Amino acid sequence: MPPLADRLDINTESKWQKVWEERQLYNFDEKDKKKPIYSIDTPPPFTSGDLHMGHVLSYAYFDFVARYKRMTGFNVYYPQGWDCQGFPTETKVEQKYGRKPPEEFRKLCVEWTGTCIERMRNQMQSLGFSADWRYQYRTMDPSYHKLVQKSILQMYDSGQIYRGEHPVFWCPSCRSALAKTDTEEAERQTQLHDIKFEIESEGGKKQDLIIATTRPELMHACVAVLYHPTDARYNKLKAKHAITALGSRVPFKSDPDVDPAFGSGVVMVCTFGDKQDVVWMYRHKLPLIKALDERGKIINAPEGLSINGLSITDARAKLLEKFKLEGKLLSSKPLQQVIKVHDRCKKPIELALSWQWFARITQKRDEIVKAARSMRWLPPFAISYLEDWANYVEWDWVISRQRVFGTPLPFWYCSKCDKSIPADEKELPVNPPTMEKKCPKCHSALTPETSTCDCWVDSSVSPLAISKWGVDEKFFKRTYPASLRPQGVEIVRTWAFYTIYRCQELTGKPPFVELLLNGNVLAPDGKKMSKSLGNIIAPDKLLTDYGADSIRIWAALSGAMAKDRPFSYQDIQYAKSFLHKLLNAGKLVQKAVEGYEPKDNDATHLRPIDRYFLHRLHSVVSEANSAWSEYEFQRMTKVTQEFFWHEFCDYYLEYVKYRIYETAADKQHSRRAAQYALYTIYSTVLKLLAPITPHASEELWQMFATKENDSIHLHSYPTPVSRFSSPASVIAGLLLAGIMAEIRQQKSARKLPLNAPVKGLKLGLPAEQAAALPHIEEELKMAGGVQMIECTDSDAISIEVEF
RNA sequence: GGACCCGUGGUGGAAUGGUUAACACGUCGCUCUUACAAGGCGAAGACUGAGAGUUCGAUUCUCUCCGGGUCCACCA
Repeated sequence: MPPLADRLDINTESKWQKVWEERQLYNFDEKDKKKPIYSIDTPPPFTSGDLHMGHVLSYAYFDFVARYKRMTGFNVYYPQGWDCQGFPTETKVEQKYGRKPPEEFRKLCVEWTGTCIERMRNQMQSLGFSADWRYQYRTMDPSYHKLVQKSILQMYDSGQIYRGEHPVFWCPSCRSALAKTDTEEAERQTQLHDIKFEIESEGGKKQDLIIATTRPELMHACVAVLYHPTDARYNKLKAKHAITALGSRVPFKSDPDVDPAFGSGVVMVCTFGDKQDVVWMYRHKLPLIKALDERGKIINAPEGLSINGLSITDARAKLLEKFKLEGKLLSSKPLQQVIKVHDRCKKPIELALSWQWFARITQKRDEIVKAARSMRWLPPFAISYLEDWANYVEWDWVISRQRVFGTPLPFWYCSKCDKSIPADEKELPVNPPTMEKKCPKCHSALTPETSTCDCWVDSSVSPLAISKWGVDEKFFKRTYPASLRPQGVEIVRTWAFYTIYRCQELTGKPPFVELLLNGNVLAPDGKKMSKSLGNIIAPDKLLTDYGADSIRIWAALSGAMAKDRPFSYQDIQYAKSFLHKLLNAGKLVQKAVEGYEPKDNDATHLRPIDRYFLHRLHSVVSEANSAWSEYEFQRMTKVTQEFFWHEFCDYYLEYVKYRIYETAADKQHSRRAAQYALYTIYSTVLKLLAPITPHASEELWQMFATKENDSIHLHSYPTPVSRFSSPASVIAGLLLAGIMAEIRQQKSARKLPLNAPVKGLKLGLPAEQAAALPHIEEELKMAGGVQMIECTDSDAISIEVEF
């Protein structure tokens, strides 16, 4: 029997990680046709180079599931991918190497991402995650591009993807279209200016009209002035037109969306100052004036103003100066305003009309919700994030981005025929800007699409990527839909939403059976972890201080699903102490079972107290299994820990010690029975915990290993065994615990040492307990140090201790 | 403005339509007994945010309010 590790730390853990990898312990068995397949559509993390605690929590969750499922007879398919292409990488690579031609730049991004993946993969392995790395995918690989492009072509053919000119969120700083989910809000101080317009009543009579605006620089794009229909100040005027401060004549109309309490109750509609302007433009069929170019510079202003080409702020200053001179600027007041900014560069976003590629999600909202409802959501309320989003989403999904490091959109454009030309499926993957193509109709040279896909276009086909959709039909049938989709609750409306939409659309089937949602990990102070607050907890530091299994126990105990939870050093400290206890108890058990192999015959000599603890084990195993079926890691871990520490260690080990050291020939039956129980209980606890604490369980399992290269992870998960349960042994077990507790309490009250002998024990017992007393007398004497026992009949249990 | 989640001892957090509301950390005593002082034993500490209702009985169900959080919409 190999000696146990002195401590269960990161060294023991990495030892086992290497062994597991060498033995390819977690491989999915493609050839196995008997075991049911359990496939996990794991989240591909963005390749930032570092895992954060949110990853750790989420990935621990499904690693628990993967390990549990393997032990319960499933052929677990657990691939891991990487979401590579994204704006932050471009930013970092540009910072490091400067601007480069697209193809060279792309290569640098791939290289950079490769090193990031290396680091993150090492972190995952240090945490004991049991992915099958043979199936790793990277969204930047040609094979992945091929998949994404194939999916786009198919959706283009079915009319789900189209090119169109629509108002989109536009980042002038990054010069790219954005989806709503790429935006966030920022508060800022701005000025609200009252500017003098005029209204023109019937017959050409003019009077002053005051308009409040924060964006005077867009005034040349003003196409209407609106007021609320019930606003008495304006609805009686019967005016048809307004004259802007720049002198243009625009319609003067009523609209229910105008807030009569804001400013002067009238609003100028500029195409486009904000989203409301877009709504109004379509509603009132207003003309469109493009006021800004793609860099956010003013265009289309009257020459006389000479603001064309100026930045927004410069143009604003210039115009205000002009209005002031003309007496049209009546006042300027500070205004606290919330504006949309790009979540990557934090610069303000504009709305712009632009040619982009779209996916028709607005048509499909009901189908998406229906597909989502066909899955099991854990916890159930999490589906409401998706339903809310589906019911309110107003615009189609902009899937094109004006970036370099992304999946190229497989299209060309013929300006003569005015048509988009898709790539031929046979030539995928394609990068249009590097290819010359002629129009199949008119044979003129085609313009390549230079935009790339939004990163969610890549990640929303992860279930298809892992199931080899379009590549290996048999494999696809076996692994799609994924049994489990684990993910963070904050990306339900992006990753889950787009994945359900796209996969349903492409395959006609919903992509998952169950979804398991996790919340965010907050800093110990309950706030969001952020660099600026300096409250970030790094997994690497926790690994060296506490080890992977402690982190995993922390994750398992980390509260309810889909709820944010502060990180707790108390919890992880408890986890570490628990592992220490597990090891130390293991040392005693090892001594006890040295050279012992369990035989059924030994079970016939079990003492009632042994039976009681085997019965308790049975209950714990039952509850653990039921908790697993609901993914209640906390309940599963808790019930096992409580039993192990506060029943098995605190009581049972004390009860049986004397039997372990027994040498008398006539007591060997009793000794072997104790060995049998110790062996059974301890090894079962290790197995119960194996999915949570794979390293500790493996290390300690070695005392039971009977063959070379045995691993606890190749064994079956414990199932309840009730044959040792009997009412009499339960009464005996509870009675003994009650008496022992009373003795300890009395010793403590009298400040006696715990090993002080008990001269006499006077018990008053009801019939049931009195009948059980002979079963536990031996334990009372040997483990409790009781010298004399007296028992009288009584209705209730009474215990008197004499020292 | 709308939706959802939540409010339990000093702290973090379980659980339940019904006997003294887990557990951990922390605190206070005692204790190095040959698996473990990163341990053992004992103790103190919660009228489960406020109010009302349903009920024989609510911390658990309903409503209102207060407080915290998340998401969505809008902000001329």
